[in-house]
Amino acid sequence: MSSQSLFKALADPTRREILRLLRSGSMDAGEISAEFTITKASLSHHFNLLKQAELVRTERRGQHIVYSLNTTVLQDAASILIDLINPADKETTDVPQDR
Amino acid sequence: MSSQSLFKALADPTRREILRLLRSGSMDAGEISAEFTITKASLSHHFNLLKQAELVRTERRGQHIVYSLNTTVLQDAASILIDLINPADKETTDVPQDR
DNA sequence: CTTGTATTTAGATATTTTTCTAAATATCAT
DNA sequence: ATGATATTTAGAAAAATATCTAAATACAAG
Repeated sequence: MSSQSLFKALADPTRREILRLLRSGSMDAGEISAEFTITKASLSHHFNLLKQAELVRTERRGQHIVYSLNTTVLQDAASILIDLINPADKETTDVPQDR
Repeated sequence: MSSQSLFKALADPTRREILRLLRSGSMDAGEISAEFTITKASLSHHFNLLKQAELVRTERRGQHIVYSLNTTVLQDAASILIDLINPADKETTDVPQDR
């Protein structure tokens, strides 16, 4: 939601690795934790920040909680960065035309 | 350079605002500081992190130090995010063709 | 070479973040 | 209901970050 929670969430290497793991499909908390050496409690904290930023969605499946990527928000983050590249004083929002 | 210093640099709202200011052109440290309420010393710390991440370039001009955007690195950051969206198991690196 | 202006560096403090262990909650299987 | 598994929450300690004031450096102009 806020770009602050979004960029905060992206700032930690563990969280970026979690996102990378989720590229190839949903994983539950246990499967994700198998890829790290930190405790499940610490990972749960990272999950919370990723959820706050809406970078991941969760779904309970029995005793497991399944995490999946929210690619829309990743796209939003990329757009914010691209917007930083363009000069602030552009006159129109038109699509540029070849001449 | 490292994606760690890059995302760390982008995580702070003051630093993102500095980048936003630089969209419309180079500014020296004093001009930038006029846009904030924090001290110049604190801003200098932020400049250091932006430089480490190579998000900005500097050039001394007399007693002034001029900061400008390095859009290449912003583009790199956007690319890293876009890459997180694509499935990890894609078979080729070919440009997709319309059929 | 001294004075003034711009900026950075050093060192200290306050806040935030990451991580841990222990305990709590939720679900499943018996 | 009881016991086992999966995950989260609470609370504390350690590490990292942002900010400040004061001092240092770099340059420009007399």
